Amino acid sequence: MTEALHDEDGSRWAGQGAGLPQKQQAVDAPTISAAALRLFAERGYRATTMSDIGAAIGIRGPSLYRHVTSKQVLLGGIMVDTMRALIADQRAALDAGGDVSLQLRRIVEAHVRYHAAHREQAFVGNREIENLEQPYRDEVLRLRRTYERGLRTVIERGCAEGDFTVAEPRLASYAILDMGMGVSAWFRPDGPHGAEQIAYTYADHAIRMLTGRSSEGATTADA
Amino acid sequence: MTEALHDEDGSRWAGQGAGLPQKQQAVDAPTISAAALRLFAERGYRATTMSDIGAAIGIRGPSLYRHVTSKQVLLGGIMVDTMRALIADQRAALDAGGDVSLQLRRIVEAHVRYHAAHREQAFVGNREIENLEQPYRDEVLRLRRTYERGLRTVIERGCAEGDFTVAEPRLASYAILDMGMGVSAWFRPDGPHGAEQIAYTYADHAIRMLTGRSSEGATTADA
DNA sequence: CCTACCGATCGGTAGG
DNA sequence: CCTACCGATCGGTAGG
Repeated sequence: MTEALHDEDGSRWAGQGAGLPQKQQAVDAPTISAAALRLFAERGYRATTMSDIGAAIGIRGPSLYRHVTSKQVLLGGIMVDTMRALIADQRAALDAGGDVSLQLRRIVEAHVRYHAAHREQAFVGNREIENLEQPYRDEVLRLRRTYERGLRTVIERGCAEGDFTVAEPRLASYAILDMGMGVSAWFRPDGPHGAEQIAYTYADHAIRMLTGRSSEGATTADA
Repeated sequence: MTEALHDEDGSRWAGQGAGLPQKQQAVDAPTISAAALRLFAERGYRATTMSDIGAAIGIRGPSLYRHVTSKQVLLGGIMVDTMRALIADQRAALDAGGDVSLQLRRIVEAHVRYHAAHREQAFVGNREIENLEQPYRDEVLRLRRTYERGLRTVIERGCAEGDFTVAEPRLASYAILDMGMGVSAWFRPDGPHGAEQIAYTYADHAIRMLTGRSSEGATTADA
């Protein structure tokens, strides 16, 4: 316990002190990132200290720097990984084939499923953009544009083929993406609705939004 | 310039120093709150310092305490005012009468219009909840529940009267509120779409979502 | 409304 | 992986 040990890069340190680790788990970069994600989601990036992250895995704040470069790199990794996962899921939905209506359903289901099943990633990814520094920030914004374009392209194709009837595909894509992103803010694993049910229902919402008869009710626009 | 003056509560101070005010505007609580709102929206609550807010209106950070109690009270006031304005707009939409479909359209238009026309308020209101302390936090959460219930009640009435056909009114209300809230994140006054156009289009989206024939396309749910 | 300053916090480094 | 600590930041107060 107090004997000198070799750490990963061969230097020596004097021991582990008397503090009891909170949880006996492997301390590596993915473990740290997972703890950081949970804390960033719960209390926000700026309100989370390196000491908090360390405590969550049973070590002191400074010891984290053995495994990770900085707090900012932790955030950047989380956000870039999140966008890559979303894009991969979207691509898989597109590659599954089917007509444009089925493709749209699969894209929306994948989108909503991710925001429910990985609500912390999605929530942090949506809220902490202004705390993200370069080069992560531009990279994440670029990936977000790619992701939006994927959905919009399907909507536009559906309009061209006569299946969809929206005047502004971009506004429709924003509406669909935003309603799905909202799921990450209120979804609870132990809540009354399961992720699959929500994904299915939201895909219904999207299909209806894109296929309804145009200007349905009376108009207003007075106030 | 260097002569002693009386300030608002009768005490004396020695002068204004040599700093040039950035803008010659009245310094009062509403002016400070407006500057704080702009900065909170741009860089976030925690990233905004009292010195930043002061500089935006040409005074030093400590001088703000002549007019406001604390940074937290600034945030609380902004967020409570925002929710009250949203609820007032929703109530006005309901009081305008009409059938359930028209009421729904008015509610959604008011919701989206606010999130475009007052995008900074709405954006801050949605992002800084975890930075809000008591009693503001509970008050804002209470107002949000009231607001959601207002929309959901109309959806439920529409279902009872046969105009709407959603299985889960709560999920539909979340979807509609979240897509409108998203507007506050991407709307730009000089962008290609005006606030009124977006409000009208989103009300169309909502009406379609609520009135489409049920389960339209093929189903998926494999992945 | 200002300057000076207190007290607390925090990311990251030194050195073992 | 630890303790000790640096340097910087920041909300708020003192006192004029």
